Amino acid sequence: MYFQDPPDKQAYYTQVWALARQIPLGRIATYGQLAKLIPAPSDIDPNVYRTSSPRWVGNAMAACPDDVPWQRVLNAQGKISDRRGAARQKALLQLEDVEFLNDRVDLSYYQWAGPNMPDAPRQPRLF
DNA sequence: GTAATGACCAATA
DNA sequence: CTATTGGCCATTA
Repeated sequence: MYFQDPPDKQAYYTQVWALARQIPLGRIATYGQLAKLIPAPSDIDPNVYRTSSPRWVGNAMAACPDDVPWQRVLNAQGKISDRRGAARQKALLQLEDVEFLNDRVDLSYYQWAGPNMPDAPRQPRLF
């Protein structure tokens, strides 16, 4: 159930962390979102990149330095990926005023607009 | 040497 | 709503 590692794991992870550091407090990015913001390494098949890069991002977050706001990265469903430490992640987000409904956040409300982009004005939450 | 298992996602059934 | 499937590797025990 895994597909490949980046050719240069260190270089890839560094890019992931650089992006994650830009996620503002109280905003959420998804693994796939960050993956799409990083260009595919030249020696990787685009299809392979598309399917495996979200996991590379997950792996990068598992190994991130202390100054990376790892708690702001969730899965595409707006949920915390199940693992040891999920409860801690939820607690940290709640400290940032991120609200959960049935263990899910409303991505249409909380999702980060992207690097060097103004955050979209917040629409009314759907719940 | 084998075997288990990872912070994913989109499309289906 | 939940479950399954394809994608098909590196690391660790």
